[in-house]
Amino acid sequence: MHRSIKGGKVAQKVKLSTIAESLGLSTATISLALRDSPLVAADTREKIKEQARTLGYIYNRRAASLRTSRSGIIGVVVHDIMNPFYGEILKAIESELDRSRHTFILSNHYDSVDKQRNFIETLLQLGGDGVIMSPAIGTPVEDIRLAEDNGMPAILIARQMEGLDVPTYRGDDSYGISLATNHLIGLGHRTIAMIGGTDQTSTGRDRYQGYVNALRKAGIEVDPELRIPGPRTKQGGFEAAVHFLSLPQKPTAAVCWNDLVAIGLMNGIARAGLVPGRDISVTGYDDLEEASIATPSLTTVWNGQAEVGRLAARALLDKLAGSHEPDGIHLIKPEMRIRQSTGPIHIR
Amino acid sequence: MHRSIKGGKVAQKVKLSTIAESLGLSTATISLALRDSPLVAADTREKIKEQARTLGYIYNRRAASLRTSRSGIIGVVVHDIMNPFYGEILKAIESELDRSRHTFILSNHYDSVDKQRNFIETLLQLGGDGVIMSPAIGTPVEDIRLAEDNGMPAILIARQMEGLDVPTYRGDDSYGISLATNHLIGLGHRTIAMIGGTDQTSTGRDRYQGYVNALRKAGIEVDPELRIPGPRTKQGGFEAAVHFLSLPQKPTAAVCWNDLVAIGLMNGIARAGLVPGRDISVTGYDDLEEASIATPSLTTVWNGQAEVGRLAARALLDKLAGSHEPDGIHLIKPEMRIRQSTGPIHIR
DNA sequence: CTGAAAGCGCTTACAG
DNA sequence: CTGAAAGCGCTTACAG
Repeated sequence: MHRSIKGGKVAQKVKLSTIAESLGLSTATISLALRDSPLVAADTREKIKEQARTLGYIYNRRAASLRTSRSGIIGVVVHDIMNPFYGEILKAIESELDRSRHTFILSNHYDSVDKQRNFIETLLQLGGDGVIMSPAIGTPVEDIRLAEDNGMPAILIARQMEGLDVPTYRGDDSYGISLATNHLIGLGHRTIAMIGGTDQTSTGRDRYQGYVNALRKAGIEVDPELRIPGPRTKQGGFEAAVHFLSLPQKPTAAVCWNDLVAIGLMNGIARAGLVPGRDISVTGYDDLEEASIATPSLTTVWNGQAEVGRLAARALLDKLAGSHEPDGIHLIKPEMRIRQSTGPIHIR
Repeated sequence: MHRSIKGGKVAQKVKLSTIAESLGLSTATISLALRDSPLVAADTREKIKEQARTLGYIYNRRAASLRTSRSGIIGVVVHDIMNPFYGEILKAIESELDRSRHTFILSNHYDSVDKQRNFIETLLQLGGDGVIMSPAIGTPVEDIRLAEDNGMPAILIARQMEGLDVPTYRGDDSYGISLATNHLIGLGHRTIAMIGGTDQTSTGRDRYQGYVNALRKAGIEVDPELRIPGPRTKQGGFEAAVHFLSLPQKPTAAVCWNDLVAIGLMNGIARAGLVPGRDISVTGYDDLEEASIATPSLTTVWNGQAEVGRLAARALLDKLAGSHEPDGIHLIKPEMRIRQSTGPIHIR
């Protein structure tokens, strides 16, 4: 096809046969040479590559992929790539896939099962080799099966799903949140609120359970009123401050769903004239890059985002290479990071 | 091809001919029916769609695209998708492309020209229909031409390039930063530092110019020592606080490169025991969602990220639809957002 | 070491 | 309203 380009230039589509004709060779030889096959003599290969470069040849992956049924495309779908928690996971996936020359296609599902299914279907249409996903709330098992049954293996991150033996990489949420809760108990806090998260995800249930377990173990009664579910963002944490500060139980500390909620909550607390870290102790979760530069710097739980991303990408690549990765859940062990946002109990 | 799937199930590849044979029709009819062609009788069409569903047919876009030379793929490449400034642009692009059933492929270039060229080449190999990009520092004109000459139109966002008449959408940086600078001058500030940014981008040069112009207009001498170039992130702003606070000129205010730098700087100032918004006035740039919940809430300049994204996506879609979009630079007019991080001059 | 030919799964004139 | 046939640009046995 000829296309007239602005400026009067005409781009002529260069394909294997263009190179073949210009060199008096067959397309088979060109194809092999460009992919560094040892079947082609070294000097022929060099001549071919040189010619491809001068002609401005562009490899047509659609045509190749139609033939080989491999596309080199890997899909990644998470709740929201703008959330730095996922951002840090994605960065790790990106650097792992980069060195294997895969192209990765990213999408947000915003916890819409429809949007997620749509993405899976698009990926299948493009011949995607595999998909890494943090499943949307309410994802039916069939949606994952759709991918797997069509030869596109799936790896789960951050959230798990029941009734499915797909490799899953995530932090040990129950254990992690108990670290934060125990840290506060150790500082003398007894009235500890839990801010954010939802029972609709495995992560949400696990974290609440970890909080409850830690309190019980310390002999502290669990007061459901001290739980403020919902917030998952800075904005959410900021808005929850009003509710938190008006609780009649007067909590002296807050275990937050994640760092974003914690930072938002601290901003809200400061706006009300109290000093986070002194008047109210606050813990985060994830240890985002931002946690250490917040004011006050945030005591939080390292959740291994980079590990999750790296391992998930590795697992997928291994699977595509034919090795049989163990299915099931792989837990990353969280670690406590103690900073300035928590301190000894301080009666208001 | 038959693939044996875990669990003993065997997935049979369903294609147009599978449906055609099962219904005693030709593939041409199936193809037309699935794309809602009026050439196919309504009841035949319904029967075909029904059958496609029950057989679990998956449309092979690679094959279709090979034939039509349209892929429905649009590439987007920016410095860093984890930066909320780009995140807000991407969100707008996403929602604009979504409703036109395009797939978009995202990538970071981290200001590496090589990584960016790599992405453009991959996109060409996949038959991308177009690309929206915020060009990496040092992008040669040929890299954009490579895309255009191969029939893949490019739209630039946030940064512009010389010697190229490609549609470009960005904020009016020089004007915007002068708004912030004038605001501080109006509050009585005379020693105003500028923190962050780089002369290597058009944006960086424009913003510095806007700052210089505003000072000159007010008859204030421009002191190059008051410029601390470099920082573009929260971390960067946080670290710059030390340098800023030790300037012998003792600036009473800081015009920051963006909201991230401003928030980081405020954290650093607070860490040093000073109160941002009272002891030191700080302005941001972009008006990220976060600006209004920072402590103190951030005085900043609305930079129209959502507008930039929406317009760029629209321009590309229009171009793909054949309409001739005007090339050249389209400036979004910034607006001042006054909050709590700035106030009357306060002598330290 | 190189070439001729089939085929991946679609769409699109063209016939009827 | 439906079908037969060519062709998009590759790769892969198979021959030589």
